[in-house]
This record gives sequence, structure tokens and C-alpha cells, in this order.
Amino acid sequence: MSILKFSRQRESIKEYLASTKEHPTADTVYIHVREIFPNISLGTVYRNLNLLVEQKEAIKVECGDGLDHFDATCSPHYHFICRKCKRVMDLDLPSIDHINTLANSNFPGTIETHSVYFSGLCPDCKEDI
Amino acid sequence: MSILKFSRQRESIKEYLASTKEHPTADTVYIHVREIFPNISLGTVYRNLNLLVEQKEAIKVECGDGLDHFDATCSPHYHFICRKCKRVMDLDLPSIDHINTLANSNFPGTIETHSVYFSGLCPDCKEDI
DNA sequence: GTTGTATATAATAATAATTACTATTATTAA
DNA sequence: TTAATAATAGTAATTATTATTATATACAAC
Repeated sequence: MSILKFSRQRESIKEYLASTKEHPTADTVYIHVREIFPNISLGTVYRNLNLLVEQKEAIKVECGDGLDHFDATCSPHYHFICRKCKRVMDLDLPSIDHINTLANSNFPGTIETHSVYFSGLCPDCKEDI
Repeated sequence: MSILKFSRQRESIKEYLASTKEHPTADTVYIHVREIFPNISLGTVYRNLNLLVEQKEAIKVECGDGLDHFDATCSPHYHFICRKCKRVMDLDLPSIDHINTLANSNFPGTIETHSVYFSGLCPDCKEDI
């Protein structure tokens, strides 16, 4: 419950995250922010990314590789991961919340949310075949 | 491409995995199989679990905690994880493959599969409120 | 049954992602 | 400007998983 103080590093992390659609890992953020803060430490990147998630200014994206990916787009949307180049992309699709109801129909607990990602071939890798 | 030789340890791992509905992690399998093979090593557990997955005798289950969970039930089905007790359970629900089509409608790549798990409160934790 | 060879094992080390610790630095309110 | 406290850089620790290696085991040929 401590007060949140401004930090240039955090601003820079936020700015980089907002500038990319690549859904970077902490390490990728680190590599980029180091161009502005050459001495920034990976721990600082992790701490601030997690802080941004807490503050609802970013989300963690799961995409099957076991790594934490981060995304500054917080509005609900789904993700796609290319099985070939591993790129993570945003998807624009209508609500599929009805699958919660489906899932709950034979289940005695309470289903509140679902977590989904799609995979296949991204437009570029599809071309290359 | 080497020949697969019998091993008592692998049989025991397989047997334990088939006996439980708990979707255990490698470490949980290790703890249980150690009752029968006190000197079994965690590496052996990992190697055999991954071998079983390769042989299509088990699947790896993602459930949001970043750990590899294993499941001897290979027929396609969905999973639920309780947000309170973290238990992983099987769900019986009709095919939701149509979400692939939905997802592909505004996407120029090719969507082949999806990965989903549901969460909420399991029957037991629901009771406790 | 014995032997030869390839695979599996136990034990340990290595790797990779993430989190924790600590002395120093930066931010902010008075 | 100063005092209080949060943030940082640098480092160490943790955790899950994979790799390495010398020894043990399985199994096929004899």
C-alpha cells in the first residue's frame, strides 16, 4: 500500500509497450528500453511490467511458450500465435462468452472466465508456403 | 529414432498418471512415484512424461500457472482451473470448434487450432462461500 | 545361461525465466 | 533544502526444466 512515485524508467517502459504490437516478453522490453536507459536492470523491467498489470495499464498474455508476454492494449481481445514464426497478433472477433455457458452446463462449479489463444499460420508465413 | 526399452519406472509413472484425475505436475508425479521407487530421479520423471506425450499416451495441459501439468486422458476435452484451490478438472462440453471460424473471419492468416481453459470456482470452493 | 550392445537410470550440473535483496539514487512533500 | 520514502542497479536466489555422464538394466543373439 505504498505511494507510487514517478520514474523515468517506468515511463519509458510504458511508452515502448504502447508503441509496439509485438506483445513483447520482459527481455524484449529490456533490450529496447536499454537504448534509452543503458543501465536499466532486468529486475526493474519485470517490476514495472507487473506494476502496470496491477494498475490495469497492461495485461499479461499467455501464448503457449510459457513466457510472460505483455500488451498495453487492455480492452478485451483475443490473441493468435503463429506456429511457424511464433509472432503474437491481436484478433478482432465477436464475443465468444457463450462458451462459458456451454462449459457450465454439465459442470457443478461456477465458470467465471475463459482463457483462449488461437494458432495456425500468420499472413506472412502463409505466403511462404 | 532409437528403440524404446521397457522400464519399471516408466510403467509406474504411467500407472500413477492413469490413476489420478488431478492433472499433476512433474513434481507431483515424482512425489507419488517415489513411494514405489524411492531413488527415482526427477529427471527420469520429466523424460518419461515427455516421452509419453510424444507417444500420444498423455497430454500436456496448460492452466495458467506456467507449470507443465500432465494428463493421461488423450481424447480431446477442455479443462477448468479453480481460482481458489487451483485444482484442475476435466470439463464435458460440446465442440466449440466454431470459434476457429469466428476468429478467422477477420484474420488474413490461417487459424488451425485453439487452446482454452476455463476458470472460476470448483464445486467444493463454491460450497465454502 | 552368458555375452554384447543399446537404452534407461540416478545423480548432478546447467540453463532460463523470474523474483528477492540491498546499498545507493531519485522523487516528492514540507 | 531537507527529510522521508520509493525506485533503481546490481547481484544473488529461486524455480522449473533440460542436459550430461557414469552406471545399471533390458533384451537379442548366441
